[in-house]
Amino acid sequence: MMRIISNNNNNNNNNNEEVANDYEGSLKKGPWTPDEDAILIEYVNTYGEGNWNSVPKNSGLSRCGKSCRLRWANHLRPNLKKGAFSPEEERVIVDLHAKLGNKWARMASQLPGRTDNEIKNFWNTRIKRRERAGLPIYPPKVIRDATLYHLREEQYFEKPYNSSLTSSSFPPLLSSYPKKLNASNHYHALVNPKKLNNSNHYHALVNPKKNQPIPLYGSSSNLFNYHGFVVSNNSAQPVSHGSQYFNNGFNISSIMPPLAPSSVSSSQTPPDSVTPASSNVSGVDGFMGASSKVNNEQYEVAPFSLEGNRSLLGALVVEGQSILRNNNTRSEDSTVVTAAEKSSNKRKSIVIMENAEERGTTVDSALKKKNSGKSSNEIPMTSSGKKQSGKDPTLEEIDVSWDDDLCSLLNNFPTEMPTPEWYSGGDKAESSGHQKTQTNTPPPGPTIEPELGWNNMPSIC
DNA sequence: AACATAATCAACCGCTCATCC
DNA sequence: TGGATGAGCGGTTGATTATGT
Repeated sequence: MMRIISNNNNNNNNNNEEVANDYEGSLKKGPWTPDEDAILIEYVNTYGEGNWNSVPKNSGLSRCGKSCRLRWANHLRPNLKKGAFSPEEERVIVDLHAKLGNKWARMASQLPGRTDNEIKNFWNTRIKRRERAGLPIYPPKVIRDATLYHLREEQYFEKPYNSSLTSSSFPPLLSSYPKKLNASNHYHALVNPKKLNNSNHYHALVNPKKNQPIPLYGSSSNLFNYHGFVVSNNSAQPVSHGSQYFNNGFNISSIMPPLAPSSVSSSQTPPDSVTPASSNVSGVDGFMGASSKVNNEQYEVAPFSLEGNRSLLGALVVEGQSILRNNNTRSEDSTVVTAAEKSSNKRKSIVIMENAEERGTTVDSALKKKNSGKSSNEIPMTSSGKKQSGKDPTLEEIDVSWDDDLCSLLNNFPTEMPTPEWYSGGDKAESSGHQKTQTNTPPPGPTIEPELGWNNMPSIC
């Protein structure tokens, strides 16, 4: 049995090495010395990477193979970037984390020269700092992009995530996000972790092991498996492994799952037609930009315009419809909704939405009509799902049972939230072109200290 | 200057997964 | 098929450095 020698409590490496060497086959722990590094480098250069457990045997190092691998991967291998993360890299990390959660290795694969450990340390530092400040972890655009990412992911993968898919013909960055996730909690956690009892909810987002998310609808459906989202053709291309961000330039959508062909309503939407969701690669053009005050607190957010951005709201609407249908089906005859049925519903939903668009009807107006008699900015909260007379016949088809969580999500979508300078680099056109002031009474949103926006965090943020 | 606190970094631990026999 | 083994991943810890008082 090997003995483990630790020098954690002091820096007297020579002394510890002596101690370690007193025991044949003993393993040293703690910081690596330059001599050890040199030995490891020489060994790897001679024999190559891998077979780490043979390294201590063949090189004379008193380190376990695991430690050797880690040292090599994190510090010694060539082409490693040292130093602070660039703003661009930080932006990528935030985006990736919103989509992938704590998948540090996968994130590292998108950041050439960076290690999972580095990214993890960076993120944990950032999280701690922002949590202390009571700030949201993600910029608003990231939240939306991540949401859309998961929508598309769910769309692409009818069935729960199967890890085996990632290694074959499918995009590399498929999330292992919790599938059954309370939508509004998800949103709140993304926006402001303080609202969610901090770490527990944060982990609920990214680490299903630590906190099993509560199913939103008691089924496989949740906010993220909307299937009627329309994206542009160019974003529907599968992406390959490798450093997507830096090979192709920074592009959030480059890691998005491709669109399932069946979900695009080709008969209703000509390939060349430009829908709000297809006006750019990510399919989210025009989301950013509104401003307003909520509870006397300044929000900086992506403007959530129903007129110009029916995609996300449409997603929510159709999702609710789909959920209702599925739930009704289950509750009525306890029949499991088949994938084919769901697919059929999805296509139907798309047609409904696009028919409404063709007739000049927006989802916004649909909601207002549906909710006539209520204040204009009030989202209908009824769960009856019954049709009401005197409505736009097209929209009567969109017979949505408004789940509380779904409504909460919509109600709480902030209208303005600061975007950090480092993050807004790629969104200048968007923010300048679509920024507008919302005069509507804003919905209640997460509490964010006005002076602690995204763009005034020291250092990293 | 001395101390306290925060931030950063490096390394280890435990677990999971894939592969081999 | 199931156990052994190796490799990798994510979480955590502890040391060091930076910053504030």
